[in-house]
Amino acid sequence: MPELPEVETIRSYLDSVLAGKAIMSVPHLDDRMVKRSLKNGAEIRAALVGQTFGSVRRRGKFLLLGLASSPDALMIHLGMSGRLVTESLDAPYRPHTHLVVRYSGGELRLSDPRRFGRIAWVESGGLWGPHLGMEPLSSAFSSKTLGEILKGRKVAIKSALLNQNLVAGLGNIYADEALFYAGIHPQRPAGSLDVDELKRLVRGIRAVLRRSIEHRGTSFSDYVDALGHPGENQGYLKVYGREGKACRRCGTPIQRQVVGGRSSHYCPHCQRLTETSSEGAHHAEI
DNA sequence: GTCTTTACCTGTATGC
DNA sequence: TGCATACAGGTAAAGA
Repeated sequence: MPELPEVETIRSYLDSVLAGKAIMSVPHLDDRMVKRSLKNGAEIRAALVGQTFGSVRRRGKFLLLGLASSPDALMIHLGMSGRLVTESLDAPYRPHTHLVVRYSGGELRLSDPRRFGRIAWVESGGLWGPHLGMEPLSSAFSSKTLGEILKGRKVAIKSALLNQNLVAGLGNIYADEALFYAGIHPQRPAGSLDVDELKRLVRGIRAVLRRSIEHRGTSFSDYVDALGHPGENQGYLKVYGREGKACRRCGTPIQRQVVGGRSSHYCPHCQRLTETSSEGAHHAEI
């Protein structure tokens, strides 16, 4: 499931490979993947051919493939099961391949069985995609700014962290991991976090994202990087996908609970729903 | 505006 | 073995 670390891993590689490459042709583009776009499929193909790739950027989980001589860009979102890889011209297509961009030296290919991903043509840098929240790895992201974002909100903190309009890039895996790091129960009302909790949460979000980027992302089923290799962060997860297994901190079995329609994994001992003012507080009854 | 629910979509796992 | 059903979840639209 591509979240910020996975998308960043792909971005980093594509930026090093694609920048400066001439776009020869677009052999395939499935119109069903073009959603909320300034150009339709045929127009995107026409606009790309003859251009040269510029830098590859990321905003939240959105990838932005820039062009050397145009402010416009090709935006790609990988959804749940999207794979964006570079391959040699003679490599066989994977099933569910929806986009092929042939450049000098290879092909950029997007495959996405579930088709939750998205391709769109966007104009000039800032005004693309939905209105996205703060970048959690930016210097502007702090306990103060996060507190302002969450102030007054009654929704569960887990749901707030998944809301891309508030913070951009967290998905189910890293929201759970960050809340565990911070010792915060996923169902705590978002606006109820105190200063210490906000500080721990900001540290947690940064820590789990950076660690995963170092490990080239988390691969459970679908995700691979732009070279087609799985990531290695799955072995470092503390709660996600560990229902029933012992908490790595205290040994209590990890629980799974649906919060805001999404499964949430947490340690009922380390992440209590009742108010606790600091880490390692004494036991509290629920 | 905030929050919840539902739709989209298909591979995989589970149950009968 | 085969079929039906449930489940996974990122985004966005609809509903409350």
